[in-house]
Amino acid sequence: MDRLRSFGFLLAEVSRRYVRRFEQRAQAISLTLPTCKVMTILERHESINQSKLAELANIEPMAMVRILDRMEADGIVERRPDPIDRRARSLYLTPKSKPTLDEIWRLAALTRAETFSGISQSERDVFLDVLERLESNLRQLEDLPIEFLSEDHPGEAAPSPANAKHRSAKPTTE
Amino acid sequence: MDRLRSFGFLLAEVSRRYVRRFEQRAQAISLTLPTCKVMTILERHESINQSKLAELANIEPMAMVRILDRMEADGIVERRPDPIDRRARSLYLTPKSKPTLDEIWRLAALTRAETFSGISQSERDVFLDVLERLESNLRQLEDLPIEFLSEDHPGEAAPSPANAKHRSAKPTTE
DNA sequence: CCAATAAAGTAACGATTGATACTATATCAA
DNA sequence: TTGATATAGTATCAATCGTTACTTTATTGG
Repeated sequence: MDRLRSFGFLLAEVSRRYVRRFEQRAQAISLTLPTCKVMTILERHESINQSKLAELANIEPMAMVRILDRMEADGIVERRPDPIDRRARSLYLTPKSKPTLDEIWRLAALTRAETFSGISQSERDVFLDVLERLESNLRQLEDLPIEFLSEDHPGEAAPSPANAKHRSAKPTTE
Repeated sequence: MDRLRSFGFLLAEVSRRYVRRFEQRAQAISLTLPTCKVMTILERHESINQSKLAELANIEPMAMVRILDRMEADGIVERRPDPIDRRARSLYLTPKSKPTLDEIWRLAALTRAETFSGISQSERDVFLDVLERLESNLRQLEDLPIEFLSEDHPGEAAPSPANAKHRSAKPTTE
Protein backbone atom coordinates (compact mmCIF):
# COMPACT_ATOMS: atom_id res chain seq x y z
CA MET A 1 0.00 0.00 0.00
CA ASP A 2 2.82 2.39 -0.74
CA ARG A 3 0.50 4.37 -2.90
CA LEU A 4 -1.47 5.23 0.20
CA ARG A 5 1.63 6.30 2.05
CA SER A 6 1.44 9.93 1.27
CA PHE A 7 -2.30 10.02 0.92
CA GLY A 8 -2.57 13.06 3.15
CA PHE A 9 -0.16 15.08 1.06
CA LEU A 10 -1.99 14.09 -2.09
CA LEU A 11 -5.35 15.03 -0.65
CA ALA A 12 -4.06 18.38 0.53
CA GLU A 13 -2.45 18.99 -2.82
CA VAL A 14 -5.62 18.29 -4.79
CA SER A 15 -7.60 20.48 -2.45
CA ARG A 16 -5.08 23.27 -2.71
CA ARG A 17 -4.98 23.16 -6.46
CA TYR A 18 -8.74 22.96 -6.79
CA VAL A 19 -9.29 25.86 -4.45
CA ARG A 20 -6.66 27.93 -6.20
CA ARG A 21 -8.27 27.28 -9.57
CA PHE A 22 -11.64 28.33 -8.25
CA GLU A 23 -10.24 31.39 -6.51
CA GLN A 24 -8.56 32.56 -9.67
CA ARG A 25 -11.98 32.71 -11.24
CA ALA A 26 -13.64 34.13 -8.15
CA GLN A 27 -11.24 37.01 -7.87
CA ALA A 28 -12.30 38.16 -11.31
CA ILE A 29 -15.55 39.10 -9.60
CA SER A 30 -13.69 40.32 -6.49
CA LEU A 31 -14.59 37.41 -4.27
CA THR A 32 -12.52 35.23 -1.99
CA LEU A 33 -13.31 31.62 -1.24
CA PRO A 34 -14.56 32.30 2.31
CA THR A 35 -16.86 34.97 0.96
CA CYS A 36 -18.29 32.53 -1.55
CA LYS A 37 -18.76 29.97 1.16
CA VAL A 38 -20.54 32.44 3.38
CA MET A 39 -22.81 33.52 0.56
CA THR A 40 -23.82 29.98 -0.32
CA ILE A 41 -24.63 29.26 3.29
CA LEU A 42 -26.61 32.46 3.73
CA GLU A 43 -28.52 31.53 0.60
CA ARG A 44 -30.06 28.64 2.51
CA HIS A 45 -30.13 30.16 5.98
CA GLU A 46 -31.75 33.56 5.92
CA SER A 47 -31.65 35.51 9.18
CA ILE A 48 -29.02 33.30 10.76
CA ASN A 49 -26.70 35.04 13.21
CA GLN A 50 -22.94 35.25 13.09
CA SER A 51 -22.03 32.50 15.53
CA LYS A 52 -24.31 30.00 13.87
CA LEU A 53 -22.91 30.98 10.54
CA ALA A 54 -19.37 30.69 11.81
CA GLU A 55 -20.14 27.23 13.08
CA LEU A 56 -21.76 26.07 9.84
CA ALA A 57 -18.90 27.41 7.78
CA ASN A 58 -16.22 26.18 10.15
CA ILE A 59 -14.76 29.64 10.29
CA GLU A 60 -13.53 31.28 13.48
CA PRO A 61 -15.94 33.93 14.77
CA MET A 62 -13.29 36.63 14.56
CA ALA A 63 -12.52 35.69 10.97
CA MET A 64 -16.24 35.76 10.27
CA VAL A 65 -16.46 39.31 11.59
CA ARG A 66 -13.83 40.41 9.13
CA ILE A 67 -15.43 38.60 6.20
CA LEU A 68 -18.82 40.12 7.00
CA ASP A 69 -17.30 43.57 7.44
CA ARG A 70 -16.02 43.30 3.90
CA MET A 71 -19.26 41.91 2.55
CA GLU A 72 -21.31 44.56 4.27
CA ALA A 73 -19.08 47.29 2.90
CA ASP A 74 -19.55 45.78 -0.54
CA GLY A 75 -23.28 45.81 -0.02
CA ILE A 76 -23.92 42.11 -0.50
CA VAL A 77 -24.94 41.37 3.07
CA GLU A 78 -26.92 43.24 5.67
CA ARG A 79 -26.60 43.00 9.47
CA ARG A 80 -29.88 43.72 11.19
CA PRO A 81 -30.36 43.71 14.95
CA ASP A 82 -31.97 40.52 16.15
CA PRO A 83 -35.34 41.51 17.68
CA ILE A 84 -35.25 38.85 20.38
CA ASP A 85 -31.56 38.84 21.26
CA ARG A 86 -29.99 42.22 21.45
CA ARG A 87 -26.48 40.83 21.42
CA ALA A 88 -26.99 39.13 18.10
CA ARG A 89 -27.24 40.40 14.56
CA SER A 90 -29.32 38.69 11.89
CA LEU A 91 -27.76 38.35 8.50
CA TYR A 92 -29.49 38.91 5.19
CA LEU A 93 -28.23 38.79 1.64
CA THR A 94 -29.10 41.89 -0.30
CA PRO A 95 -30.78 41.75 -3.73
CA LYS A 96 -27.45 42.76 -5.15
CA SER A 97 -26.04 39.39 -4.13
CA LYS A 98 -28.32 37.34 -6.34
CA PRO A 99 -26.44 37.65 -9.65
CA THR A 100 -23.18 37.16 -7.77
CA LEU A 101 -24.48 33.91 -6.33
CA ASP A 102 -25.49 32.67 -9.75
CA GLU A 103 -22.02 33.48 -10.93
CA ILE A 104 -20.45 31.62 -8.05
CA TRP A 105 -22.34 28.45 -8.91
CA ARG A 106 -21.44 28.83 -12.54
CA LEU A 107 -17.73 29.18 -11.78
CA ALA A 108 -17.93 26.24 -9.39
CA ALA A 109 -19.50 24.08 -12.09
CA LEU A 110 -16.82 25.14 -14.53
CA THR A 111 -13.99 24.28 -12.20
CA ARG A 112 -15.60 20.96 -11.35
CA ALA A 113 -16.07 20.05 -14.98
CA GLU A 114 -12.44 20.75 -15.80
CA THR A 115 -11.21 18.85 -12.81
CA PHE A 116 -13.34 15.77 -13.39
CA SER A 117 -12.54 15.53 -17.04
CA GLY A 118 -11.97 11.91 -17.97
CA ILE A 119 -13.59 10.49 -14.84
CA SER A 120 -16.55 8.22 -15.58
CA GLN A 121 -19.92 8.69 -13.97
CA SER A 122 -19.62 5.57 -11.84
CA GLU A 123 -16.20 6.64 -10.66
CA ARG A 124 -17.55 10.06 -9.75
CA ASP A 125 -20.33 8.40 -7.80
CA VAL A 126 -17.98 6.26 -5.79
CA PHE A 127 -15.56 9.12 -5.28
CA LEU A 128 -18.20 11.49 -3.99
CA ASP A 129 -19.72 8.83 -1.81
CA VAL A 130 -16.39 7.98 -0.22
CA LEU A 131 -15.52 11.63 0.21
CA GLU A 132 -18.70 12.23 2.14
CA ARG A 133 -18.05 9.24 4.35
CA LEU A 134 -14.50 10.36 5.01
CA GLU A 135 -15.86 13.68 6.18
CA SER A 136 -18.34 11.93 8.40
CA ASN A 137 -15.56 9.80 9.90
CA LEU A 138 -13.35 12.80 10.49
CA ARG A 139 -16.20 14.70 12.04
CA GLN A 140 -16.78 11.91 14.52
CA LEU A 141 -13.08 11.61 15.23
CA GLU A 142 -12.91 15.28 16.04
CA ASP A 143 -14.27 14.97 19.54
CA LEU A 144 -12.53 11.70 20.26
CA PRO A 145 -9.20 11.66 22.07
CA ILE A 146 -6.23 11.12 19.83
CA GLU A 147 -4.71 7.67 19.85
CA PHE A 148 -0.98 7.43 19.37
CA LEU A 149 -0.56 3.69 19.40
CA SER A 150 -1.61 1.78 16.34
CA GLU A 151 -3.48 -1.23 17.48
CA ASP A 152 -2.06 -3.40 14.81
CA HIS A 153 -4.82 -4.86 12.77
CA PRO A 154 -3.50 -6.96 9.93
CA GLY A 155 -3.01 -5.08 6.70
CA GLU A 156 -4.54 -1.71 6.30
CA ALA A 157 -7.68 -2.52 8.23
CA ALA A 158 -8.99 0.27 10.34
CA PRO A 159 -9.97 0.76 13.92
CA SER A 160 -13.50 2.03 14.01
CA PRO A 161 -13.88 5.64 14.99
CA ALA A 162 -16.66 4.42 17.19
CA ASN A 163 -14.32 2.83 19.72
CA ALA A 164 -14.20 5.54 22.28
CA LYS A 165 -11.88 3.81 24.65
CA HIS A 166 -9.58 6.46 25.82
CA ARG A 167 -6.10 5.56 26.58
CA SER A 168 -4.95 9.08 27.03
CA ALA A 169 -2.83 10.80 24.52
CA LYS A 170 0.42 12.37 25.48
CA PRO A 171 -0.21 15.78 26.88
CA THR A 172 0.68 18.23 24.21
CA THR A 173 4.09 19.55 25.03
CA GLU A 174 4.17 23.26 24.64
CA MET B 1 -26.26 16.68 -9.49
CA ASP B 2 -26.92 18.86 -6.52
CA ARG B 3 -24.68 16.75 -4.43
CA LEU B 4 -21.79 17.89 -6.54
CA ARG B 5 -22.73 21.52 -6.12
CA SER B 6 -20.51 22.27 -3.23
CA PHE B 7 -17.92 19.67 -4.09
CA GLY B 8 -15.10 22.15 -3.64
CA PHE B 9 -16.15 23.05 -0.12
CA LEU B 10 -16.47 19.38 0.77
CA LEU B 11 -13.06 18.58 -0.62
CA ALA B 12 -11.45 21.45 1.23
CA GLU B 13 -13.24 20.46 4.41
CA VAL B 14 -12.07 16.86 4.28
CA SER B 15 -8.55 17.99 3.54
CA ARG B 16 -8.61 20.48 6.38
CA ARG B 17 -9.92 17.97 8.88
CA TYR B 18 -7.51 15.29 7.79
CA VAL B 19 -4.55 17.62 7.98
CA ARG B 20 -5.61 18.87 11.38
CA ARG B 21 -5.95 15.36 12.71
CA PHE B 22 -2.50 14.49 11.49
CA GLU B 23 -0.99 17.71 12.80
CA GLN B 24 -2.40 17.09 16.24
CA ARG B 25 -0.39 13.91 16.34
CA ALA B 26 2.64 15.47 14.70
CA GLN B 27 2.88 18.27 17.19
CA ALA B 28 3.28 15.74 19.96
CA ILE B 29 6.71 15.15 18.43
CA SER B 30 7.12 18.87 17.73
CA LEU B 31 6.60 18.70 14.00
CA THR B 32 4.46 20.72 11.64
CA LEU B 33 2.96 19.35 8.45
CA PRO B 34 5.38 21.19 6.15
CA THR B 35 8.27 19.81 8.17
CA CYS B 36 6.94 16.30 7.74
CA LYS B 37 6.49 16.86 4.06
CA VAL B 38 10.04 18.13 3.69
CA MET B 39 11.43 15.18 5.61
CA THR B 40 9.61 12.62 3.50
CA ILE B 41 10.86 14.28 0.34
CA LEU B 42 14.43 14.49 1.60
CA GLU B 43 14.20 10.82 2.48
CA ARG B 44 14.06 10.05 -1.23
CA HIS B 45 16.17 12.90 -2.55
CA GLU B 46 19.46 13.09 -0.72
CA SER B 47 21.68 16.07 -1.52
CA ILE B 48 18.92 18.00 -3.27
CA ASN B 49 19.16 21.78 -3.02
CA GLN B 50 16.60 24.18 -1.62
CA SER B 51 15.01 25.39 -4.83
CA LYS B 52 14.51 21.88 -6.14
CA LEU B 53 13.06 20.90 -2.82
CA ALA B 54 10.78 23.91 -2.76
CA GLU B 55 9.54 23.00 -6.20
CA LEU B 56 8.91 19.34 -5.32
CA ALA B 57 7.09 20.29 -2.15
CA ASN B 58 5.15 23.12 -3.74
CA ILE B 59 6.37 25.45 -1.03
CA GLU B 60 7.59 28.98 -1.66
CA PRO B 61 11.39 29.28 -1.47
CA MET B 62 11.17 31.82 1.33
CA ALA B 63 8.88 29.56 3.31
CA MET B 64 11.31 26.73 2.70
CA VAL B 65 14.15 28.80 4.16
CA ARG B 66 12.20 29.22 7.36
CA ILE B 67 11.24 25.56 7.56
CA LEU B 68 14.84 24.50 7.03
CA ASP B 69 16.11 27.05 9.56
CA ARG B 70 13.92 25.37 12.12
CA MET B 71 14.89 21.88 11.08
CA GLU B 72 18.56 22.73 11.08
CA ALA B 73 18.28 24.24 14.56
CA ASP B 74 16.55 21.05 15.68
CA GLY B 75 19.38 19.02 14.20
CA ILE B 76 17.33 16.94 11.81
CA VAL B 77 18.72 18.40 8.61
CA GLU B 78 22.14 19.59 7.53
CA ARG B 79 22.96 22.26 4.94
CA ARG B 80 26.28 21.59 3.26
CA PRO B 81 27.84 23.79 0.61
CA ASP B 82 27.31 22.38 -2.85
CA PRO B 83 30.78 21.60 -4.22
CA ILE B 84 29.92 22.49 -7.80
CA ASP B 85 27.62 25.46 -7.25
CA ARG B 86 28.71 27.82 -4.55
CA ARG B 87 25.35 29.55 -4.44
CA ALA B 88 23.54 26.38 -3.56
CA ARG B 89 23.39 24.29 -0.41
CA SER B 90 22.92 20.56 -0.46
CA LEU B 91 20.50 19.13 2.05
CA TYR B 92 21.02 16.02 4.11
CA LEU B 93 18.93 14.40 6.78
CA THR B 94 20.90 13.68 9.92
CA PRO B 95 20.92 10.25 11.59
CA LYS B 96 18.75 11.82 14.26
CA SER B 97 15.96 12.16 11.72
CA LYS B 98 15.57 8.44 11.12
CA PRO B 99 13.40 7.57 14.12
CA THR B 100 11.39 10.73 13.54
CA LEU B 101 10.69 9.65 9.98
CA ASP B 102 9.54 6.25 11.14
CA GLU B 103 7.25 7.99 13.55
CA ILE B 104 5.86 10.23 10.82
CA TRP B 105 4.90 7.25 8.70
CA ARG B 106 3.38 5.55 11.67
CA LEU B 107 1.23 8.54 12.54
CA ALA B 108 0.26 8.91 8.89
CA ALA B 109 -0.87 5.29 8.76
CA LEU B 110 -2.84 5.76 11.96
CA THR B 111 -4.64 8.81 10.69
CA ARG B 112 -5.36 7.13 7.39
CA ALA B 113 -6.74 4.04 9.08
CA GLU B 114 -9.09 6.06 11.22
CA THR B 115 -10.25 8.14 8.32
CA PHE B 116 -10.91 5.23 5.98
CA SER B 117 -12.76 3.22 8.54
CA GLY B 118 -15.74 1.55 6.95
CA ILE B 119 -14.56 2.07 3.38
CA SER B 120 -14.16 -1.16 1.44
CA GLN B 121 -10.98 -2.05 -0.37
CA SER B 122 -12.50 -1.61 -3.81
CA GLU B 123 -13.87 1.76 -2.82
CA ARG B 124 -10.47 2.81 -1.58
CA ASP B 125 -8.96 1.71 -4.87
CA VAL B 126 -11.39 3.75 -6.94
CA PHE B 127 -11.09 6.72 -4.61
CA LEU B 128 -7.32 6.79 -4.72
CA ASP B 129 -7.26 6.26 -8.44
CA VAL B 130 -9.66 9.14 -9.04
CA LEU B 131 -7.80 11.36 -6.61
CA GLU B 132 -4.57 10.85 -8.51
CA ARG B 133 -6.26 11.61 -11.80
CA LEU B 134 -7.83 14.76 -10.38
CA GLU B 135 -4.39 15.92 -9.38
CA SER B 136 -3.07 15.15 -12.82
CA ASN B 137 -5.93 17.13 -14.38
CA LEU B 138 -5.38 20.06 -12.09
CA ARG B 139 -1.66 20.01 -12.73
CA GLN B 140 -2.28 20.22 -16.47
CA LEU B 141 -4.85 22.96 -16.01
CA GLU B 142 -2.36 24.99 -14.05
CA ASP B 143 -0.51 26.34 -17.03
CA LEU B 144 -3.61 26.70 -19.14
CA PRO B 145 -5.39 30.03 -19.37
CA ILE B 146 -8.51 30.25 -17.29
CA GLU B 147 -11.75 29.95 -19.17
CA PHE B 148 -14.73 31.83 -17.86
CA LEU B 149 -17.35 30.64 -20.26
CA SER B 150 -18.60 27.13 -19.87
CA GLU B 151 -18.09 25.56 -23.22
CA ASP B 152 -20.87 23.04 -23.50
CA HIS B 153 -18.91 19.97 -24.27
CA PRO B 154 -20.30 17.03 -22.31
CA GLY B 155 -18.42 18.24 -19.28
CA GLU B 156 -20.23 17.06 -16.24
CA ALA B 157 -21.74 13.86 -17.55
CA ALA B 158 -19.49 12.17 -20.05
CA PRO B 159 -15.78 11.51 -19.88
CA SER B 160 -13.63 12.96 -22.60
CA PRO B 161 -12.26 10.00 -24.54
CA ALA B 162 -8.84 11.61 -24.75
CA ASN B 163 -8.12 11.04 -21.10
CA ALA B 164 -9.81 7.67 -20.75
CA LYS B 165 -6.56 5.79 -20.64
CA HIS B 166 -7.26 4.28 -17.27
CA ARG B 167 -8.78 0.96 -16.47
CA SER B 168 -12.40 1.26 -15.45
CA ALA B 169 -12.50 -0.32 -12.05
CA LYS B 170 -16.00 -1.50 -11.44
CA PRO B 171 -17.17 -0.06 -8.16
CA THR B 172 -18.50 -2.73 -5.86
CA THR B 173 -20.44 -0.70 -3.41
CA GLU B 174 -20.29 -3.57 -0.97
C1' DC C 1 37.21 37.73 -21.35
C1' DC C 2 33.45 40.95 -20.30
C1' DA C 3 29.07 42.79 -19.71
C1' DA C 4 24.36 41.33 -19.09
C1' DT C 5 21.18 38.28 -17.34
C1' DA C 6 19.59 34.59 -14.47
C1' DA C 7 19.39 31.69 -10.38
C1' DA C 8 20.15 30.28 -5.20
C1' DG C 9 19.39 31.81 -0.89
C1' DT C 10 17.87 35.09 2.36
C1' DA C 11 16.60 39.66 4.88
C1' DA C 12 13.13 42.98 5.70
C1' DC C 13 8.70 44.57 5.66
C1' DG C 14 3.73 44.78 4.99
C1' DA C 15 -0.44 42.03 4.98
C1' DT C 16 -3.10 38.25 6.90
C1' DT C 17 -4.37 35.25 10.49
C1' DG C 18 -5.01 33.39 15.18
C1' DA C 19 -5.33 34.00 20.16
C1' DT C 20 -6.74 36.66 24.05
C1' DA C 21 -9.51 39.42 26.25
C1' DC C 22 -13.21 42.83 26.69
C1' DT C 23 -18.26 44.72 26.42
C1' DA C 24 -22.87 43.98 26.39
C1' DT C 25 -26.62 41.01 26.88
C1' DA C 26 -28.85 36.67 28.06
C1' DT C 27 -29.66 32.62 30.99
C1' DC C 28 -29.71 30.02 35.04
C1' DA C 29 -29.73 28.68 39.96
C1' DA C 30 -30.86 29.89 44.51
C1' DT D 1 -34.94 39.35 42.30
C1' DT D 2 -29.62 38.66 42.30
C1' DG D 3 -25.22 36.93 41.66
C1' DA D 4 -22.78 33.60 38.62
C1' DT D 5 -21.99 31.88 34.27
C1' DA D 6 -22.44 31.72 29.31
C1' DT D 7 -22.88 33.71 24.76
C1' DA D 8 -22.67 37.24 20.65
C1' DG D 9 -19.76 40.21 18.67
C1' DT D 10 -15.54 42.67 18.33
C1' DA D 11 -10.90 45.19 19.36
C1' DT D 12 -6.21 44.39 20.07
C1' DC D 13 -1.94 42.42 19.79
C1' DA D 14 1.31 38.69 18.46
C1' DA D 15 2.64 35.35 15.33
C1' DT D 16 2.59 33.76 10.70
C1' DC D 17 2.88 34.34 5.74
C1' DG D 18 3.76 36.29 1.21
C1' DT D 19 6.20 39.83 -1.44
C1' DT D 20 9.94 42.49 -2.80
C1' DA D 21 14.37 43.19 -3.28
C1' DC D 22 19.20 42.39 -2.21
C1' DT D 23 23.78 39.51 -2.25
C1' DT D 24 26.45 36.24 -4.24
C1' DT D 25 27.59 33.16 -7.80
C1' DA D 26 26.55 31.00 -12.64
C1' DT D 27 25.71 31.30 -17.26
C1' DT D 28 25.40 33.20 -21.68
C1' DG D 29 26.03 36.13 -25.87
C1' DG D 30 29.16 39.27 -28.00
